[in-house]
Amino acid sequence: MANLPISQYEEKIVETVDKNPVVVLIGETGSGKSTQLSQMLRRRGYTKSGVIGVTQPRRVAAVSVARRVAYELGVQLGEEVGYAIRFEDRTSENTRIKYLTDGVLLRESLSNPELNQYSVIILDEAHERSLNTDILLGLMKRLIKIRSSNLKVLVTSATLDGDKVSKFFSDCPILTIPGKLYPVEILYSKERPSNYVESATKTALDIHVKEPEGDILIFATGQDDIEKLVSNLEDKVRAFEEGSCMDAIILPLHGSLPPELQVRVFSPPPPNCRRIIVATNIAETSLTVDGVVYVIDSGYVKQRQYNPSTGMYSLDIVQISKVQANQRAGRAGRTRPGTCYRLYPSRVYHDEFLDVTVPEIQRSSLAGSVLYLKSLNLPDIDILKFDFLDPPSFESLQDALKQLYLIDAIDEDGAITSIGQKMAELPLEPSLSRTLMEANNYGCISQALTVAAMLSAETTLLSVQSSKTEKKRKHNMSNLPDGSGLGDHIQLLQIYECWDQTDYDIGWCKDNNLKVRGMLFVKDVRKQLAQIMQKISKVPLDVQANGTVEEFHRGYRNLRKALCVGYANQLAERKLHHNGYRTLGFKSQVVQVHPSSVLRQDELGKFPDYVVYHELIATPRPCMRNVCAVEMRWVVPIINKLKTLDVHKLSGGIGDIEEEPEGKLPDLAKKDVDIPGVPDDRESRIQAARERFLARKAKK
DNA sequence: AAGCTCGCA
Repeated sequence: MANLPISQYEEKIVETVDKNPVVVLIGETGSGKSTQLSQMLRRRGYTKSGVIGVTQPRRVAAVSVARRVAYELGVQLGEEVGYAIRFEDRTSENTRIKYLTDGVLLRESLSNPELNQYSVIILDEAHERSLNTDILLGLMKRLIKIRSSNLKVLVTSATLDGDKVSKFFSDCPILTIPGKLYPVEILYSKERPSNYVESATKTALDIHVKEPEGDILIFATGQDDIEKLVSNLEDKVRAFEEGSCMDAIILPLHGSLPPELQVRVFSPPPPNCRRIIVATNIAETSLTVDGVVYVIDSGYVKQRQYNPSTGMYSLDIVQISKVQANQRAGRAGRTRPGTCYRLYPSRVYHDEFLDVTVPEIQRSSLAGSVLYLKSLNLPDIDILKFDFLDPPSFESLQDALKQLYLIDAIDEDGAITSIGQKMAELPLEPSLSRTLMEANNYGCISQALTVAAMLSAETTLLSVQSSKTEKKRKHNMSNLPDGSGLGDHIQLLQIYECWDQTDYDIGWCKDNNLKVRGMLFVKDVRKQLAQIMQKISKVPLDVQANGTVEEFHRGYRNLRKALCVGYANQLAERKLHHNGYRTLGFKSQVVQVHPSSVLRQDELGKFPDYVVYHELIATPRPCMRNVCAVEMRWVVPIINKLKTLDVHKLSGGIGDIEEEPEGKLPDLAKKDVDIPGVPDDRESRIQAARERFLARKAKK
């Protein structure tokens, strides 16, 4: 403890905190800030007037740091020192130092916007700039004005970001605490390689043959590249002559790797053997691999971005920021002096790399965040003028308002509705919380809870297969239900119901190629959502997950109807003569049903006229992922609402500038409905549907 | 016929 670099700064730190409402702390890796700041402020007496809250961007970090601090103070975890993460609150009335994820702190401020129990709030790792951290930064700026007499805020950040954060908080003081890293020599390539996988392979082999012992860590962009690198390296290493150099083991490391394979990187190598770890950015912050002396940095990362005008997500390979590059390099200096091989010239680093990573708030759909801020009902805060460290684009905020309006969370003037107020209580995307509210009226709340919970974990449900093994797809997975042809939401519901009937048997998950952890997570989420819904509705709800054959025969109509209301902004209409769809809520685009979907075509090979989708993804051919068949009569009110949409009014007339000649949302929404020269076949479709209905009735 | 960087309530 005493040998941590931060210890000798204690006097300086507590004095600065005493005198200033906000302090920015630049704490380099290994400075001990996460464990020591809270203890210093406790010694200074800050726990007498309240709790010291320390946020972490990750759950594991919150738990492990809390455990460490409890140990250092010699107290039992959950007593004076505790933590709170989703599904797990290990705090008590005696808790004075509380580690929590930033998401949990946001939830707390929903019920207590002034966060009165806290005397100090430390936003740790703020330089990672998660969506939640950015919202908290904005809220803190307001809070220190309101609670100027009894709240201290500390923000820890990175070297390149400190000035900006300080400026944001009226030029508050910045303290820099050195870290405990060994020096890392940086080597640049002369040029950017045309193929970084090849170049990384060569560099790694070169190090392996020529350099002294020490593990190598390669930063790649994704699973595919990692698998390529691993197999390249294995081939080459095997080809070396016996005894010509030491042995090497090559380990992949990425998020979709099952945990038991991830932990392999924590066991040390056998003697006279070098480890080569090929990782995504998971090894930048989330996982720390000991023994790394050489880092090979591709300079790239995969980043998810949201386009507010199309409503589409894309996963792009982009250049990393300087902060990321330095973070990667630092991974070579944890045990002894190391070297970082950057597969790009220093000119690229200096001239092309951004200082800091584009914050998530500028890359995401903001519907949830805007609803959250509106639900706080802060009299002095107008969401469009909300003071963000890096404000999102106006377009993105307007998109959020439009989405919220279409699902009745805000009214035409942009004010939050009573439905919206309830929706904000649910830890879900607005479309799903709206679905739950509606399902409550239609008597299908139990099923809607299941769907919402399943979608919350969707990407973590299917077990990963290596690209070499035969790929199993959703629809030919032997025993799993197929959504009765109505789409993926219904399939997710049916899968969970099957599992429920096995009494949550873990073996059943394995047999059906479902990740056990994912399914258990779904069960937890479902339980949490059910509790919140119970609280909101005040009438006893039947939330048992028991599927009925009856529902199956009714075609899950109520549930699909509820989904249609919740996903009003994610609606698509089939093109007249083929199975492509065009989106209705956003700029009209042609999109396909994702090939993995279980949505079924009719006898004529046609998909349903209307579907709602969970997500649009910008692959070479834009796709709707997770679709659900809906009926036209449910769609009509949405289309009517789209016609009345007035984004200018929603945003209180702000930004009402005639700057965009075309592409404004209301016009497009209308255009979607009547495209000049294109016959509107809606009426004929209604007629056809009527006829089909009558024909079926006649048969019976 | 397409693709899963990383996190969080």
